[in-house]
Amino acid sequence: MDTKETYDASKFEKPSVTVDVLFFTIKEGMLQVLLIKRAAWPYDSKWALPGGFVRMNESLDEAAQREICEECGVKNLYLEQLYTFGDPKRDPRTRVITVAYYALAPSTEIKEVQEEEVREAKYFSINDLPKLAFDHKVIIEKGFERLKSKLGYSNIVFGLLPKTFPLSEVQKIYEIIYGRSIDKRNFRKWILSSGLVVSTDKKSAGLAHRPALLYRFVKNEVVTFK
Amino acid sequence: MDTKETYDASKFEKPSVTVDVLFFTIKEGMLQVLLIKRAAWPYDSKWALPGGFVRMNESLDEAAQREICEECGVKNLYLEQLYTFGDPKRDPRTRVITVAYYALAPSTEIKEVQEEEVREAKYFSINDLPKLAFDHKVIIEKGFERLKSKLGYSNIVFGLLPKTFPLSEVQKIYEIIYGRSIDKRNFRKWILSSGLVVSTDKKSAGLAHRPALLYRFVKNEVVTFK
DNA sequence: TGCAGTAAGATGTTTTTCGTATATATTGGA
DNA sequence: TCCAATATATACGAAAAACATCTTACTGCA
Repeated sequence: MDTKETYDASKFEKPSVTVDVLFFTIKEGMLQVLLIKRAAWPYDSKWALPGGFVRMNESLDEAAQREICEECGVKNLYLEQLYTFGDPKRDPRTRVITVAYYALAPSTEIKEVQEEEVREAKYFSINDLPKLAFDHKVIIEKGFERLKSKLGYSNIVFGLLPKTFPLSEVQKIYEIIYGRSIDKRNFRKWILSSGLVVSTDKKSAGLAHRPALLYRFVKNEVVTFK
Repeated sequence: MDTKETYDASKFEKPSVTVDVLFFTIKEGMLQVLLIKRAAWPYDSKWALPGGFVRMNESLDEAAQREICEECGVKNLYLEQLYTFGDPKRDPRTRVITVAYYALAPSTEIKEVQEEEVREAKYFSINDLPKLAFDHKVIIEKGFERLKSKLGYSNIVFGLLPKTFPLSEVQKIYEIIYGRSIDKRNFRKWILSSGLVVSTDKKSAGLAHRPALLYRFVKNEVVTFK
C-alpha cells in the first residue's frame, strides 16, 4: 500500500508536471484563443496551448503566470485554474500530468504576436480551431464551458474589458460568448443591479452617434453573485 | 525558455504527484468526512485526508478511486476532481503536488472502519474537525463549498442517497449541508420540477407514521439544471 | 452654417415566471 | 383516537423577460 508514511518517493519514477494556459481574448468581434505551432515530435506542426514544465520552486499559479506572460506579454491578466489532466497516454513521450489554467485579458493589453519569435503563435476564433495537439481540444472545451457559465453568476467579464468601457461593450462580450443576442434594456438592468459596475464621469467620443457613459468595475477581482 | 520542444524532462528534477480524496457521507444526521491519523513526520499524529502517490500507469481518476476504495470499501461512489494544490512548501519533505478529489457515498454502502488496520481512520463531522496535516483544511473547505453550491444546480445529491428513498431523506441532506431548514412543500415542488427524480411504486414501512412513497433518480450521473 | 437623417444611448411599463409563505387534509402505527 | 410525518393547493411578491419610445451627437448635404 502506498501511503505517505511508508513510501519513499525518491525510489519511484515520477511523472512530469506541466501547466497549459488557455488564453482568451476578444478580437475582431470573436472570442479567440492563443495557440502555438509545434515544431517537433509529437504532434509536429499541430497547434497547442502555450505551456511548459513546472519548476521546483514555483507554485502552479506562478508557473501559469510565467508561461502566459512569455507569450502574450500581459502582466495583469485574470488567471484561474481549470482542471488537471492526467491520462497516462495523453503525451506519447512520457507520463505528463498537466494542470490547465485559463486566462483572460482585453485585446488592448496584448502585445502583438512577434514574427521574429522562434515559435509561431497565433490567435484563433473558438469557432474555427485548427487540429490540436495532445488533449488540448478537450481543455479548450472545458475552459469555454467554465467561462460561459461563470459569466452568468460573477463579474468575471472584467478580465476581458479595459479599465473603463460603455455598457454596450459588456453586452457585446456576453453576446459573443453566449452566441446569441441579448435585450439591451434587460441586460443593462441586470448588470447594474449587481452593483459591481458603476459609472464614471467620462463619455465615449469620436463616434458617429450619441456618446455613451463609460463605466468601470468596483473591484477588479472575481465576485460571485446570485 | 522551457518549452515542450526543447526541454528534456529527464534532465530536471520532477515533483511528486499525489491524489487526496475528500470523502463525504451523511452519518448520524451530520455531514462527515473520512480522515486518517498520521503516524510519522511530518504532522505526526495529525489527521489527514486519505491519499497517496499516483502510479505511472494509472489516470488521476483511477488513482483517486483506488485510494478511496482502500479506505472506505465503496466501489460505486461519486468521484469528482476538485482542485490541484501545488504550493512548493505545502509538504516539508519534498515538492508534492496533489490533485484533490471529493467523493460521495451513502453511509449504508460504507464498510465499517476496521480496527485491525494499521492506520487509524475515522469519520469527523465537517463542523468538528481536528487539527489537520498539510493544507488539508483548505482542501476540505474548498470541497465543502463545491458540494454546497453544486447541490443547488445539479442532482449531485444522488451520491449521498441509496437507490430509493423518500423525499424527506433528500430534504434532510440539503438541510444538513446548507445548515438551515427548508420548507417541506416548496422543497418537494422544486426537486420534482427538476424532472430528475421519479416515484417508484414502493413505500417506506415500519415507521410510526404514514409511509412515504419511495423515489429514485432517473439517472445516476451528474446532470445540471437551471 | 444649419438642418435632416442616422446610429446608438438611455429609460419605463407590462407580462410572465419563479420562489416564498402559508393551511389543511391524509395515512398507518402506537 | 392521538400522533407524526406524508401529501397537496393557493396566494403573494420579487425577479426576469418582453416590448416601445425618446434622446443625443455626429454626418452629410444644401
